[in-house]
Amino acid sequence: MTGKKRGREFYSRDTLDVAEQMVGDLLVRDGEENTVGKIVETEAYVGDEDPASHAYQGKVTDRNELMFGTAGHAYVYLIYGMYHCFNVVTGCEGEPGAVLVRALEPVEGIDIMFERRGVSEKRELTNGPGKLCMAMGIDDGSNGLDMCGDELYLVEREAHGEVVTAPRVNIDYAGDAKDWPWRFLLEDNRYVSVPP
DNA sequence: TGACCGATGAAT
DNA sequence: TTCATCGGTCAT
Repeated sequence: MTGKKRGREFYSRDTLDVAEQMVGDLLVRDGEENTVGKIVETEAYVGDEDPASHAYQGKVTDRNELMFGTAGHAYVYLIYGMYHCFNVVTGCEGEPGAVLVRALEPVEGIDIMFERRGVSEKRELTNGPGKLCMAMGIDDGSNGLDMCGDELYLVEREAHGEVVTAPRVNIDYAGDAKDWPWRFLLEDNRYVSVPP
């Protein structure tokens, strides 16, 4: 894989900045079955004042404690009892935060992704948070992985299209926060989950 | 112990 | 477009 791997210092910054700059990066899963996708959509979950965040009001639980830990680790949680969502822990030390990866553009290991997803459309492989976890083989076993390691990491991309912002998806329960433009997408990319 | 959460895929 | 599916999470 060419390009520069994102290090701890990249993640240990303001969550909104990290979320925006992650768009266009490559998400790499190395191992027996290598898969790579370009990140085309992220959402920021910022600190203890974001009603949509698991870390809202600073409450620490068994599930969300990773968000309070060292930046640069994977945070994977189960949703609906059947799908997974993949996040990266971000933020300065002492500030909980995470960036949810909502959609990828398949780059490598596409045959493996088709096997795991059982669909025929390439666009259907990774255009949603649960879908991309299936395609990349991300599940509970990936929770807590250090993204500064060799198993799962981001690679910076030099050139890509315009990044645009939009309100986050499916957080109607979060009051005013549902309108905050904390979602970042590659403009006009066909692999985003829900076009803005 | 039980209310709650919201992605996906199939059906309409 | 609607609708069924499910179990972990968390405050009780």
